Amino acid sequence: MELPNHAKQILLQLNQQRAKGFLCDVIIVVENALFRAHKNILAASSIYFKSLVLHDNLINLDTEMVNPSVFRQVLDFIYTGKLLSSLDQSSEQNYSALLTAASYLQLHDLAALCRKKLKRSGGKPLPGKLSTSGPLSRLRHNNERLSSSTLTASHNHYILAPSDADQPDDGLRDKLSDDEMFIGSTAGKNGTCGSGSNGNLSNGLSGRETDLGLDLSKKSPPSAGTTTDALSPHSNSQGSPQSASVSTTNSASLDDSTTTLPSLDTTGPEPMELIPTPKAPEDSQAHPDAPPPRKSSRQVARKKEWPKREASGLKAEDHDPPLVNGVIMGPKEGCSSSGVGGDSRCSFPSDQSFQCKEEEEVGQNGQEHSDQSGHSDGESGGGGHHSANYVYRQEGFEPAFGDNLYVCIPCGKGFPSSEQLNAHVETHTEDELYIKEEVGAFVKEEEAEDLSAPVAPTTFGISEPRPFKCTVCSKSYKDPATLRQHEKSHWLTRPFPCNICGKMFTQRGTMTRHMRSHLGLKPFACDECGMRFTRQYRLTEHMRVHSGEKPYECQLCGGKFTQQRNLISHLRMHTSPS
DNA sequence: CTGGGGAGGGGGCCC
DNA sequence: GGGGCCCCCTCCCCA
Repeated sequence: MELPNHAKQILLQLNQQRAKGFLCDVIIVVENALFRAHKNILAASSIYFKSLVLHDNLINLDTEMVNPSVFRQVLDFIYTGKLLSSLDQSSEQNYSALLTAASYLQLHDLAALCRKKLKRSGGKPLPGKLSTSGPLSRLRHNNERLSSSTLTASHNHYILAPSDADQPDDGLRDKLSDDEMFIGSTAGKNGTCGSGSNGNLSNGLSGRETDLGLDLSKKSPPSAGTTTDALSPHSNSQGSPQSASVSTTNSASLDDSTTTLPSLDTTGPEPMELIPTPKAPEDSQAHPDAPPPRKSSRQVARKKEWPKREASGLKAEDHDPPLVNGVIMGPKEGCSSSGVGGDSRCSFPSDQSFQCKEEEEVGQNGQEHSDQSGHSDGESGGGGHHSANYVYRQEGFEPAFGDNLYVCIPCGKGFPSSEQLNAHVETHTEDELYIKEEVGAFVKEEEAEDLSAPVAPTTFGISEPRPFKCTVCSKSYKDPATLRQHEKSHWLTRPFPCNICGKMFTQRGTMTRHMRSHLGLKPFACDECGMRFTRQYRLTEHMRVHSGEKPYECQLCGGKFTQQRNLISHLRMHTSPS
């Protein structure tokens, strides 16, 4: 007995799931586009992918070997066994590019198919580099290049490019479907395949900023419950080709729910709902003792709480983000909140929100898009710029061509990109950037609050020498590095921009953490319920939910709390007159 | 409807 | 650079 169409049906299902991001557990970054896919499928298709997905959930492919348009076809092929070429894609050039990519990715069937096509059309099977150097040597070369960093400038993929000038060339964009959204690139107009290795995206950035080699990955703590932790994710395991720059979440499976871009504005028409997709059903089976779900729209609106969603019996696909063929939508040139035209649209409000038009076919229940607050946390009070000393993107900007959206507060000068702004900011001397105490209006609230904090904190009553004193606020620190770190908080500008939303940070670590929230990377998984967190501390807090531990006790009423913040808010209730 | 509690998320900042 | 903690905002649930 054999069902003749079984394999076909399964593949069809998988492809549909990919299109919706359902159960996707790996992100492939190609230049400026993110693709989501299933590790199993990739591994089954190519030894190369097999080696990559073994330990990694975020894979950066060499942009010299494959561009988003080509990879889209490759992925289609993997999932369908068909080469879906449109008119402009069926050219000889396209097959050459496909062949290059197929060779690089070790998709032998696809490579053979391309060769056949090229032969038929009289084209040379493998023009250029691959025929001479071969993919493997190329891979080795890449490996060397990439050994020092995962998302280095030369393969930086999370770059915001609000203006047209920053976008990849039209040729490439034309090849991309309307639904594929660039995260953007500051590589100027060098977004085409083959230009990615020059590290030329600095575009005026200072050296420090150009090297925003973000390893957004995070190793899951042992509690995340996998066995691969001990392995170095890139220990050249199995001698695998490692040309792809891989940012890994390692053992913490980057399940489908994590590979999302951030929040949405609700104002746009059919904003693309980049909610995390629900966890795989297996998870819920694996955690039968998971706490009862809180059924709520918040699950959708806040793009989290997968266990709840799955437990609620929600058909994940019904609410899955409208990923288009697994491509995670990022901002794209010309994005506007108006969402006109057939393109997926997105905008970059002053905070890290995205807003994208939802693809029609996935629109079904696309309803409740994330509430604005969901991702404007910490800024909601200020219309997007709650901190006066942010170098901010102008409120209500439309990413129209030519606008200088990034404004340097000290001098008021506008710049079309965060990078250019940063380059400019570097020209200010540090002295200029300090906020003098008398400029009270610019002291951000955190600092103001800190005034109540002890100036020279002691540890358990024992004074530690703190010889390094801040000249601005008189806080003192044990070492100069910490002092310098602190002093940055007084600067008018913040040296670390988010390449996706342009938000600025005083500390690289904070920015990196912020970037993880863009990408939905949640490496810390709860053993009990499978819920995932961006931070270890959150997981620790969360675990108290399961343990029932309530270490924070109100001295006034004896009430106990799992989280200190809740005790604090509780105490307010005691103290506030209302 | 409202207030309180629980909990998720983000940013700041110190170590 | 990462970890940990603090603070804030927000949402949801429930009494």
